[in-house]
This record gives sequence, structure tokens and C-alpha cells, in this order.
Amino acid sequence: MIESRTTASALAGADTTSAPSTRVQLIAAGRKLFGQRGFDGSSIRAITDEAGANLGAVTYHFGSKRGLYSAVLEEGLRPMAARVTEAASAGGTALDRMLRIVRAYFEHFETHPDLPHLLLQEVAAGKQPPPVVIEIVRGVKETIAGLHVEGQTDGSVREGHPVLTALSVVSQPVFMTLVAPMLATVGPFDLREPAARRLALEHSLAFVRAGLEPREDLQP
Amino acid sequence: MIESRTTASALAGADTTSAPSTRVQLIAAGRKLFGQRGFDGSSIRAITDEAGANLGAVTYHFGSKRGLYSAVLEEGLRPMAARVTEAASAGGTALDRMLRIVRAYFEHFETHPDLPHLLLQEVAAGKQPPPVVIEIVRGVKETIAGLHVEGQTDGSVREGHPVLTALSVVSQPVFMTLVAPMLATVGPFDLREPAARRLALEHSLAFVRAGLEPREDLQP
DNA sequence: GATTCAATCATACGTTCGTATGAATACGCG
DNA sequence: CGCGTATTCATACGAACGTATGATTGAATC
Repeated sequence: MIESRTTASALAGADTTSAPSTRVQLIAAGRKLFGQRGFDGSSIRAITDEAGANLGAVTYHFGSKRGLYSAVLEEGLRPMAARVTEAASAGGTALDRMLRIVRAYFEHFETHPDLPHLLLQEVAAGKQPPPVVIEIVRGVKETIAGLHVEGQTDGSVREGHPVLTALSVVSQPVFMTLVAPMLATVGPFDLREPAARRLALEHSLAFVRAGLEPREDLQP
Repeated sequence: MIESRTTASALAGADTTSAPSTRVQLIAAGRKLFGQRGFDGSSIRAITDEAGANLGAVTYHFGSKRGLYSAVLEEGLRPMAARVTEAASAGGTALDRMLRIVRAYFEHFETHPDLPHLLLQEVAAGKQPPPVVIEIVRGVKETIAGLHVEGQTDGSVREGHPVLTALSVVSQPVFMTLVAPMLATVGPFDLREPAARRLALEHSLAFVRAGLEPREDLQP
């Protein structure tokens, strides 16, 4: 059996000067097609066509279709998690940093609108995602939940369940991006347009702030 | 070509006394498998096996695989939309009814946990859902957005964008149900358990209420 | 009991799927 | 240049797919 080139090519992935390698093109095509049509809806032939590569390229570089899927997931999630971590470790109160996380998500999904669907499609099926995905998601969850705990010591966030609070916060950018196509279908409001996205960002910031802030009338 | 039996059987669908018909079993199996594995991930053979029906049954009763998918979507969405409409037309302030909608979603998803994934999987792909689905979703959107407008005249809801507010409200039950399997994978918190669901419901009610209520300190 | 028609059945067809294989080509290094 | 490794290529294979077909069954109607 042919050994997957994944590891070797990943090590060589630091090369940013060469022409776009087949491997990179495959990941880009995979992100696009998996995100749009799902795993089962995207054939290897469609992916290699999109990437301008040979039919055998996926098997050669990633071992299998699922191998490519894992790589796509990892390369899509890692920069997002990095943004979240960065926003969470900036200055200001815990609430400030929560809101910065919301902003970071919106900004990231502006250039990667397929990411929420890509991540949720398999997971909603109850299947086990690749281990690296579990690790990344767990990290994000704990970052935000930790911020909630911190917010209760510095008084910037009201009391509540840390994990559920994290879900409520993350749900805003993720859900809005997820339903954008359907929303555009049922009405004249297209969240994929920049102006509408700005509105959505400001609305989400206000909504999350109101949902997290301690109530002055209860804490006089 | 064989004509689909959809219409005729739908008319006969008022019969609730007979043994579970093949048609009903197919929709149940379709809801389960489409919801869990997606449209492309569910083969007609898997569906007819699950339903205890013959391979040809889907083609006979629904014309095609996509015909069954439309029927599953419609039969899953209609009761949900009815619950929302009912909650929206009850008594109390607009905010009260918004919160009742959140509760209605949670209750509905408790018995139909696959519904969010079922609805969002295709739509996130940018495909046009069946017309009946578009109509139902539009109705729900306008019901909640109308409630938001009403809430500003009765003073129970703060100002904001009606559609975005509707999204923020709906996102809580939908997103929590959607990510439940992944959340259980990355941590010890399983939103599919009744106790956790109760927590999530109460958290969501508090979060949405805080996000919608006018701030007393701004409106003295 | 014969007729009729909706429903179910076993089976077949052509296509597309993921993957495997071996030849052909490109490339770095002595 | 020549050799060895890495990559790309055309092609093949068996399996699974959605759908079509025609025979068979079941129950109601006369």
C-alpha cells in the first residue's frame, strides 16, 4: 500500500514561496466543496477537478478522502482558534475580551464563510471528528468558559453557567453565518453582504453585552 | 413513468387508525437517517431497510429520493412552526411571548433533536430548499420579527433590528441542539440529557431576556 | 369467483463512487 | 549526465448508488 504523504508534506508546508503545490490546492478545493456540499456530497473527482489535479492526487497526498477531510478541518480551524485565543488574552475586562471574541469570529467568517457548516455537518451526525478537531474545539470552549469565570471575579460578567455562556456567545457569529444562505432565500436580507454583516456584528455585540453584563438595578 | 403516490397518499394521510403504513415508516426512517447522516450520506437502501420496506418503496411513494426528503422536511417543520405560532399568539407582553417561543423550541427539539441539522444541512450549501420549506421558515421569521416590533410599542423589548433579533433568539435553542453531540465529545457536558437540557433552557431564557429587555438605567 | 387497481416485491441497468496499480515524468544531487 | 526519489498521470476494479421494470400479491367491488 502507498504511504500517505501527509506528514512529509506537512513538514514541507512551511515553504510559502513556491508555486501553489498540489497539496495546497487540494486543501483549498476540499474546503470549498466539503463546506458547500458536505463530505458525502463532494466526490474526489470533483475535488481534484476543482484543484486542477489528477484523480489520484488525494490518495497520494492524504491517503484517503477522509484524510483530506481531516486536513481541511485542521487547517480551517487552527487559524480561527488562534484568533480566539489572541482576542481572549488581550487587555480590558473579561467582558471586553468576550466581545472581542465575537468580533474575531465575525471577521474570520467573512473570509471563511463555509467554516461553520464544515465543522457542524459531521458533528451533528454524532460521528467522532478527528482527534485534532476535538482538541481545538475543546481549547476554544475552555478559553471562553475561563473568561466567564474571570468575568465574575472582576465583576464584568454576571453569574451563570460558564459552558452555556460560551455557547450563547459563540452561537451569534456561527449561527448568523450558518443561516445566511437560507435567510437570503426567504427574504431580502442577505447576511453575506458587507453592509448587512456590519449590522449583524453590531447587533450581536449589543445582544451579547446585554446578555452578559451584570444588571445595575440588581447590584446597586 | 410511474407517477408518484405522494398526493394520493397525503390525502389518505388523515387515516390515523390503520397500522403504520409504509409511507409513514419511510418518513420516519428518512427523518432519522437524513438528520443523522445527511442527504447524500443516506442511501435509499439504508432508508428502506430502516423502514422495513422494499427497495422500490421510496420511488413508488415519493417519486424520488429528493421527494422523500421534501416530505420529511415538511412533516418535521410544520409542527414546529405551529408551536411557534401558538406561542406567539398567547397572552402577555411581547417579551413574554418571545420567551415562550424559546421554550417551545426547546420542548420540540427534545423529541426531534435531528431537526436543526436536517434543516440546516442543505441550506448551508446554498441550495434552494423545497418551496414549502421556504414558506414555513419565512412564516416563522416574520412571526418573531413582528413580535419584536410589537415589543417596542408595548415597551417590553428594546429597540433593534427585528430580523437580527429573531435570529439571536432562535439561535439559542437551535444552536444548543446542533452542537450537543460535539459538546458531549469534547467534554463531560451532554446537552441531550434531561437535566442538562433544563439548565440550558433556563440559561437561554435568562440570556434572551437580558438581551431583549429595555435597560431600566437607560430609561428611567 | 372474476375483475381491478393500489401496493409490494425481486431484480436489472447504467452511472458514479473511492481506491489501487503501474507507467510516465519531474527533480535534486553525485 | 545519470541515477534515485517524489510526484503526476491514465486507467482499471469492484462496490454502491438512484432509478426503472415487470411480475406478484392483497383487498375491495361487482
